[in-house]
Amino acid sequence: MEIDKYLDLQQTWANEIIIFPKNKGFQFQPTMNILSLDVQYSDEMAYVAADIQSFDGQFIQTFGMITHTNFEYIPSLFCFREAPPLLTFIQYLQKNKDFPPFDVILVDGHGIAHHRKFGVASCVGLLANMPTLGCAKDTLVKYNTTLNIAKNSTADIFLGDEMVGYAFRSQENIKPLYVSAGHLISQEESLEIVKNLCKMYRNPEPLRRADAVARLLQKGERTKEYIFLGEMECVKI
DNA sequence: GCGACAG
DNA sequence: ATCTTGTCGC
Repeated sequence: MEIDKYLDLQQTWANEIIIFPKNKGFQFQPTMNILSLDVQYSDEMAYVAADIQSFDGQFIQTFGMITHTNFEYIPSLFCFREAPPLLTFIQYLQKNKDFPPFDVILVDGHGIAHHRKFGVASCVGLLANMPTLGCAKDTLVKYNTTLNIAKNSTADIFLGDEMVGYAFRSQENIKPLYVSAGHLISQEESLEIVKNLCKMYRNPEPLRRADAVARLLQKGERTKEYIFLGEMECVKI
């Protein structure tokens, strides 16, 4: 695989990412909807789940779809593996007016908290032209700022002089989440969104639902927890 | 040169 | 992410 070609492409696309200052760009309103995405893999098959809820906490629906991936997992080039299945699903939902509309997308992975400031959430935002944010369970960029044990503590993560995201302790004394803006949103708004979506568990509620549905899909269990949309041809990047 | 490295 | 045994807790 021509790694250099993808490193270049990532660098080019990273320059097109727009991160807004505080109180600019996407701002959620209670009635707006958030789309949250997760994927499970079996070999080249990708089992994708998409959850839609409003910001005032109203659950709308979780959907499931099957497609494939053809890019191996390489740390820091993860977006080329995961973004195509996600974009396939996003484009399908956008094209079909029968599906609920959504205003912002939450991705399981990083936004710009990435060595070339181009994680999967930024990739999805740029190619779908939508506001996105990333929420990951491990960090890619090292940080040495202190993170308190208390619930809702945060620590800024820097790449050189630039603040690229947060370590965020969603529950007392548990491993933090890593939150960063993806595209067309501010860091502060991204953190606020994740904060609002975390309830009793480490992960945000809609990502927990998406994760559960992706696992059901993978096992071939067609339950009432989600609406199955069938198998789709994966878009190419 | 070597290790570390989202999902 | 996936593979994988036993173990602990609700």
